[in-house]
Amino acid sequence: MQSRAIAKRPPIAGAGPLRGRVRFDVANRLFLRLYQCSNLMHKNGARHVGAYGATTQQWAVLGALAARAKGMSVKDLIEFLLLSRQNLTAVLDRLEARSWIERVKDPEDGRSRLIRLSEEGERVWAAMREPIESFYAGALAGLGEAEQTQLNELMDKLKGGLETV
Amino acid sequence: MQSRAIAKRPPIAGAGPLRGRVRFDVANRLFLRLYQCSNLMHKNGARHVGAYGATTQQWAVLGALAARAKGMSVKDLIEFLLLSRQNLTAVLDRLEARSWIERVKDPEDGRSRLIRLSEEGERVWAAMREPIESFYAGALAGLGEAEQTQLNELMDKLKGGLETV
DNA sequence: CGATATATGTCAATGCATTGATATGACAAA
DNA sequence: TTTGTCATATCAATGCATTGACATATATCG
Repeated sequence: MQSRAIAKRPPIAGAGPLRGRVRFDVANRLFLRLYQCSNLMHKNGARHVGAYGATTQQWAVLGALAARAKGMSVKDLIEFLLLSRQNLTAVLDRLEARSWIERVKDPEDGRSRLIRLSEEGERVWAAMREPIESFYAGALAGLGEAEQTQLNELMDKLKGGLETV
Repeated sequence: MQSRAIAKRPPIAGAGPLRGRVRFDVANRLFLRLYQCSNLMHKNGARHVGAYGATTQQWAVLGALAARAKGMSVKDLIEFLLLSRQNLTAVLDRLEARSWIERVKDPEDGRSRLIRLSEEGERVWAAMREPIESFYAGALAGLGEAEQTQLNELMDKLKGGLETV
C-alpha cells in the first residue's frame, strides 16, 4: 500500500496511517508510567487517610455513595468502578464490618440491594475529605487546570481502548 | 487575605493562582480514571499473554532485563519499577521458579546480585513480544502519536506529584 | 405454572502490593 | 579490627484483584 520502497523500521503490528500507530518503546513507557502512577496513588493515598485506616479503593466507594443519597446497587458500583463482583464484595464487607455502609433491600426489586452510607459512614467521609483534598492538591501540583482536563480526556480515550482490546 | 467579598465557591484546600489549583471533582474523576485504566491494563494485558501464564508485572521485569544484557541489581529494579523490595522479591521468585531469570553474584560487589534473563527467558520474552505489541496497538488505537506523547508527558508530571505528596 | 434470565453472594486458588520487624553477608571508614 | 552502612532476603499480616465454579432468591417471559 501507500507509496514507495520498503519501510526502514521493522513492521509493527497494527501500524496504520496516523491513528492506531504505536511505537513499542513509546507504548512501553506509557504503560510503565500508568503502572507506577497507580501504585503511587494507592500507596500515598492510603497514607493520607491512614488515620482512618482507609484505602483509596474504599474512599472510591464512599465517594460514589456520598453523591447518591438513594444508594447504589452492587451492579451499579461494579460498572462504575470496573471491578469484579467478588472483589467488590470483599471491599463492601470490610466497609460494612466498620459500619460505614449498609446493604438494604431495594423496594423496587427484591433481587437487588442498595448500598448506601450509614450515618457513621457520612461522618467519616466528611472527615476524610480534607486529607483527600490535600492529597489531590499535592499530587496535581505540577499540572495546571488545562493540563488536568487534558489528562482526563486522554485517559478517557485510553480507557476506551483498554476496554475493547 | 486577598481582596473583596466572600468567594462564591466553598474553599478548596491549597487553591493557588494557576498551578496547584485543584477542583475536587476534576481530581476525583482523574484518579478514578487512573484506577480504572490500571486495572484494565493488568486484566487485559495478562489475558494477552495468557498462553504463557504471565502477568503485566512479570513482563515489565522481563522487558527491563531484556534491554540490559549485563542484568540489573534488585535495587535498580526497585528504583525502575517503584516497588517495595518484598513485593519485587516475590515476583522474581516466581520468574526464577520458571527458569526465566537467574540471580548471579555481581563480580564487582559481593553484596549485590545481578538479575538477568536466562536463555529460556529470552526465548519466552521474544515470543511474548507479539501479543504485547498487539495489546499496545489495541489499547492505544484511540490515540494518535502526538496524543501518546502528550499523555506520556502528563503522566510524568503526575508521577512527580505522586512521589512527593 | 414453568423456564429463563437477573442480582447477589460464597468458596477457592493465585498473584500483586504495602508495611513492619528481623537476619545475614559484604563493603567501607574509623 | 571494630563500627557502621549497604544489599539482599525472609516472615508475617492485611488488603486488593482476577478467574472459575457454585448457590440462592427474585423477576420476567412464554
